Amino acid sequence: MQENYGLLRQHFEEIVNLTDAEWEQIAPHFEYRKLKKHQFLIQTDQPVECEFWIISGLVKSYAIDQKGNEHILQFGMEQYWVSDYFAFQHQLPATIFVDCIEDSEFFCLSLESRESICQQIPAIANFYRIKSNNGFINLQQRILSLLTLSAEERYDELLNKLPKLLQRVPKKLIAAYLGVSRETLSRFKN
Amino acid sequence: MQENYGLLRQHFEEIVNLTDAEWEQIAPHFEYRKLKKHQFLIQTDQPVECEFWIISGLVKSYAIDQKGNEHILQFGMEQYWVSDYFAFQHQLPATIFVDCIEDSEFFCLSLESRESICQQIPAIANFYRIKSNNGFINLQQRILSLLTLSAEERYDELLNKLPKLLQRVPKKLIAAYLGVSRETLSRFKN
DNA sequence: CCATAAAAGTGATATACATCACAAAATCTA
DNA sequence: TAGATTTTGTGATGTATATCACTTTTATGG
Repeated sequence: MQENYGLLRQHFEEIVNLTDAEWEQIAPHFEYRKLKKHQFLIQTDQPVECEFWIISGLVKSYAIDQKGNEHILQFGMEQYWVSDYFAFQHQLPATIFVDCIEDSEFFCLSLESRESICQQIPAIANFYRIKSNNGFINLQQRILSLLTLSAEERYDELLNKLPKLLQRVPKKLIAAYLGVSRETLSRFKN
Repeated sequence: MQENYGLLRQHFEEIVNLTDAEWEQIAPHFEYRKLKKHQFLIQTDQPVECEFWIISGLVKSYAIDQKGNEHILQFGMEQYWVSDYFAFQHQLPATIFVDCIEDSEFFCLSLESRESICQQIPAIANFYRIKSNNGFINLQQRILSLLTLSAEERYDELLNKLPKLLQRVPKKLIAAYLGVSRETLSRFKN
C-alpha cells in the first residue's frame, strides 16, 4: 500500500515539487479503493463523491443515449484521473457512468479535500491547473478530429496515438469512443 | 483604458480574491490590443505569443481541413479567453487560426507572464485551475453532443444555450461549429 | 475444459447528411 | 446609393455511415 502512495507522490512530482511536510498534509485525503471488472465507480443519478486517480487497471466513462447506445467519453488507465467532472464540480447527480474494463485500484479524492489542499498548498493548485489545461488541450484536439476527420481517419489517428489501448479493449468500445458503429469500424482495413 | 483593467480585475475576482498589492503585480503583464473585423490574432505556422482575454468584440478559432473547409473550435466573446492553446502551451507554431468576427479589444498575456504570476500568486494559480477545469467540463459536454446527438439536435441545443450568439454570427459559421454543412443547417426548421 | 456469453465479421438495405448548382436576399463598402 | 460581395435558401443527386440479420470466432467463468 505504501508503494501506491509513493506512485501518487511521484505523479504530482512530475509536475511540481513537494516537501515531505506538504506530502504529509496531502496524502491522508486520498482513500484507497479496489474494484473488479464490470463494477461501477459512478452511476447515473447517483451522487459523485470523488474524483479518482487510477493506480492500476482500466475504466471507461460513457453516456447512454435514448436508443440505448453507449458513447465513450474517456478511457482511463494507470495514472489517469477520472470522474463525472460536471456532476463532481457542481455536486449534482451523475449523468454518465464510469465502470471497470479490468480489475482496478484507485485513490479517491473528495471535492472538499481537493479544494482544501489547493487552498493550502500552492504547488497543488498549480498541479491541477496544469493538468486541467492539458486535459482541455486534449479535448480540443479530439473535437477537431470529430469535426475534420472521417471515421476511418479518426480510427487511424487513434491507432497511432494509443496503439496499446487497442490491445486492451474490445473494438466495439473503440467504435463507441470514435463515434462510429462497430459494424462500420469492423470494415476498416488494419 | 483604466476601466478595461478594472473589468479584468473584476473577472479574476469573480473566482478569487486579490489584494491591491497583488493586482499591482498582475496588471502590468497584460498588454492591450485592438483589432478590426477580419484581422487575425493567430495564424497557422506563426508563433503563438499570447493568450487573449476579450474585453469587447467577437472572435472565432478554427481549423481548415484538406478540402478547404472551415471547422470552428470556439467562438470567443466578451470575458472569454482564447488562444491556440496547444501551440501556446508547447511554444510551437499555430495549427489553427483565430480572427475577429467583429471589431475587438483584448488583453494579451505571454506564457512566461502567466507562469510567473501563477508561481508568485496562489490565487491566480487557483483562478486558472478553476477556469481550465470549467473549460474542460464544457468541452466534455460538447464531445458528448457530437457523439450522441444528430446535427439538428445539436443546433437546437445551441439555440437554447447561446441564443444571443445566433444574432451575432452568420449561420454558416454556426454550421462550421456544429459540424454540419451550411445547406443542411439551412433546412432545419426555426 | 466445457458451456455460455461476448466480440467480431459480413451482406443487404436504409438514411442522415454532404455536395453541387443556381437563385434570391441581405450586407457591406466605395 | 449602386455595385460587389456575402449570406441564405432550395432542388437534385451522391455517399459515408447506420441499421438489421445472421454467422463465425474468441473469451470467460464455474
